[in-house]
Amino acid sequence: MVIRQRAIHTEDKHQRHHAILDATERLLVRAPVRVANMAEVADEAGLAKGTVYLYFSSKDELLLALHERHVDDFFRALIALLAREEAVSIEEIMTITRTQIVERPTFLPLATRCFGVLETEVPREIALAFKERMAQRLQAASVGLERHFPELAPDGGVALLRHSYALIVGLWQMTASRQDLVPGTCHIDAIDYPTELARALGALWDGTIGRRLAPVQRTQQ
Amino acid sequence: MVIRQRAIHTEDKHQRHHAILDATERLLVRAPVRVANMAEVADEAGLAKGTVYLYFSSKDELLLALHERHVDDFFRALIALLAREEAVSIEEIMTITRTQIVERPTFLPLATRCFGVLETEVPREIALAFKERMAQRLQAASVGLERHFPELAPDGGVALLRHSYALIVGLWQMTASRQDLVPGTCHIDAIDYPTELARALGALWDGTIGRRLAPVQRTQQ
Amino acid sequence: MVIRQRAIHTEDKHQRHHAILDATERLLVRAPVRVANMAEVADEAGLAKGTVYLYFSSKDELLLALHERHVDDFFRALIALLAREEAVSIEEIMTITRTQIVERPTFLPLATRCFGVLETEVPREIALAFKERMAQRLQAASVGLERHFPELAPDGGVALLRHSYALIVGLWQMTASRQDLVPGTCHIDAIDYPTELARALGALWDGTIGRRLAPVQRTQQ
Amino acid sequence: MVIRQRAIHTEDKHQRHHAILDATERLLVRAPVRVANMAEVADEAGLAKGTVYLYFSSKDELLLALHERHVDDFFRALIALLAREEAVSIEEIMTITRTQIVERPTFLPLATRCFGVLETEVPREIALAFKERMAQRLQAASVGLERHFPELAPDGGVALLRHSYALIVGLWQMTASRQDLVPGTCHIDAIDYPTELARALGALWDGTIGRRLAPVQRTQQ
DNA sequence: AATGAATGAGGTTTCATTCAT
DNA sequence: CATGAATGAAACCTCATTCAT
Repeated sequence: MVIRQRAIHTEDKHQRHHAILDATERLLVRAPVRVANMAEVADEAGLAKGTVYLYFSSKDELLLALHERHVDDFFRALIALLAREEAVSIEEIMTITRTQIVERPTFLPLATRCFGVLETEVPREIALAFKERMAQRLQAASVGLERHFPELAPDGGVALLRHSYALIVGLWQMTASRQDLVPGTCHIDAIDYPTELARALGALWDGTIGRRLAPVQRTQQ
Repeated sequence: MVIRQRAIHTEDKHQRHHAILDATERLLVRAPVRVANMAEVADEAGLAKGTVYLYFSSKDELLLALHERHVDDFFRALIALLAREEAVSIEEIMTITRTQIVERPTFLPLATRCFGVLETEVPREIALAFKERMAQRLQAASVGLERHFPELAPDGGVALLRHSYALIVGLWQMTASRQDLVPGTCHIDAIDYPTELARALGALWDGTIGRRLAPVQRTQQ
Repeated sequence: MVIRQRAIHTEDKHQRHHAILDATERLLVRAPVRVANMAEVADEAGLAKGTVYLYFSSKDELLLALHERHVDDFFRALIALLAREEAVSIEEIMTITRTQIVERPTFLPLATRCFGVLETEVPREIALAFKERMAQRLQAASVGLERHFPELAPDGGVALLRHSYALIVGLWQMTASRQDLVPGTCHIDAIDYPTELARALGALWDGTIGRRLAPVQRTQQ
Repeated sequence: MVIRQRAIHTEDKHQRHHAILDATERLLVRAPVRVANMAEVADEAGLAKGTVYLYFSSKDELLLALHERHVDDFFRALIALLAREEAVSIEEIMTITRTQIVERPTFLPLATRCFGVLETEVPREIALAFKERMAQRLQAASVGLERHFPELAPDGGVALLRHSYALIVGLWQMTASRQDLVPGTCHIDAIDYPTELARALGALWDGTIGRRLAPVQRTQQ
């Protein structure tokens, strides 16, 4: 369709790999609920359908790769922060969480979709390799975390990160599209996701390492 | 006589309603990952496909109704417990959680599926009505919770329940099919779901109300 | 697309089954070389694509069913002939062959296509069941054949039928579209299929049971 | 020097032509049922896909060329045998048939595939040229055949060869994968291909030239 | 009310071939 | 000559839903 340079060298290929992920991301931003089909992805990337299959062997693997890129961005930032010599505050960690996960409109919808896919649609070894890489990232972050928060029990860093991530995802799923509450109904859960997440993570970390977070202020989105 | 017949008739309808949900549940127990199609549901219920549509106007509403039945069972038990005069321990609440949610093989897979559906596929008013009923249940349980745990901030009961539920769902999604870890790889997350959930909820409640749970013992399943 | 009566009773279903086969046959007559796709078949039958799949679980099974109908027509005629009390001549058998196989424009192209399909694309049990039915037909015809031609060795009937069928198919494949020979080239094989088949079968039967066929006359098609 | 280089070059071209055919043959030996795709062919030949197209203008022409090489091997051997001064027995011809056709695992699968292709996919002039060369080979073999078997009618050699070939191909198609007969079903056709072919060809030749073959012995493969 | 036959939109994937490099 | 990235037509099949009976 659109004629582009051919990706001949390895580096070009990586670029194209990422270009396809970028296209998928753009589509996801435009409509986070609906997952695009491969024709749309190809079109958005300015490529033919077949070309997408040169880079990702199935739709599910494409989505998983995009999800992994999200995750990787988060862990990269977190690990970099924790590698710092000076003390790291819980608030700084929360900020990364907000920036990389909460405020990226595609992270959580895609994460939710990938849970199901991983267990059923993706070939076993692909799924295992993905999980293995996730475990290694967790481990790496955990090392830094335990250095900055010695109150943590041995292996407590991994557990805390896992629990936090679970809370992030689970709460998002419950809170998604708060905006559509009708007036006159029970507003008990009419709290926006970032605010409630901050409270919940605060409690979790507090209960795990005992250092109090600053009191929550309602975030404005 | 005619009236009695009609009464029976209405009752029959309710019975059939439940019979369809039962059939769906049985199919889900048999294969929790894969969501059955309507032909299978009808077949399992001993009905024709069209008949199912007399009772549920779409597949998504059927699944949502089943999910709500799960949720209702849980809240009924929880609210009953909290209605008790004598003190209620955190452990008792955890037991209900385990019985009604963790150990029911279909609760969490279906919950996961329903999150996505609720926002996109189900008619807005159905979704809102569902959420409204959820909010009322939460509110009802919260009243009891706050009575037994006066340490809770105002409205803290609802928040704690929400956070707990988020943790339950999020952690389950992360931990699903732990069993397929390959030997020789990083076993960092090779912890079973009930055990890890107990730790995570322990920390969350601890951080929220400050009463320590008994130390976690690895649950045997 | 086209609204038709619903096939509610078993008999109606059989009719529809045959109607789909008829549609496929018509398409095949129109273009014996190219095998239609399922959309065309459905269209020709005045049905929706999905409806065709209610009656045949895959394209290959549809084609195989049509082929089997061809085969069945042939064997039915042959077995009926051989069931006759009075003597049956070789010429009568040849006539049935010509009528049911050679002069039906779709028999042999479809037969050729089915050979490949049977071994690779069709589920094993379907393929075996088909072969089993073929074997039974062969056996039934063989009984009659051996009664009329006592010169045949024991089990010679089955063998002769198999060899004849092989010759029919093999020769057709070699001779297909004789018409396109260019002038000026070697015309050595410019003989039409029916004539050459008659010669070949004559020699085969002659060598097997020793009764001479009447000398071949060039058939006009 | 330049000339020599070019000569080598031309020779190289022929070598590459054959190398591609060799690669295709190897793939076919490995999986006779499934026809390889061009990527595999190129890969097996150690070339790029585009390079294969420098030597064969389409996949079908590649397959046809390989088939013609098979056919050529057979005819070369047959014509050499028939060129002998001393008497040639039917058994000797059968031996060549067995060696060149029956026992080469790729001859018949490829022949079957090529029949269909020839009439539809390959450009008319390519198909005609192929047929013309076939006719010439037949003619050449026929001359020798008629010298050794004067009982043959004029032009009977060509016809006999054609009929034999038809029988070989047709019977192979019917007999392919006999091995998968299920126990307990009708075993009427549970005869191996070489044995049955020997019987059938025996009868055909017997009926054509009247000289009996030695009685068939079950061949061991 | 119950049935289940019919619908048809919707999405994934393959692979022969081309052509820019 | 050689490459192999890119193409995009083609075809299959599923299944939630409708509606004639």
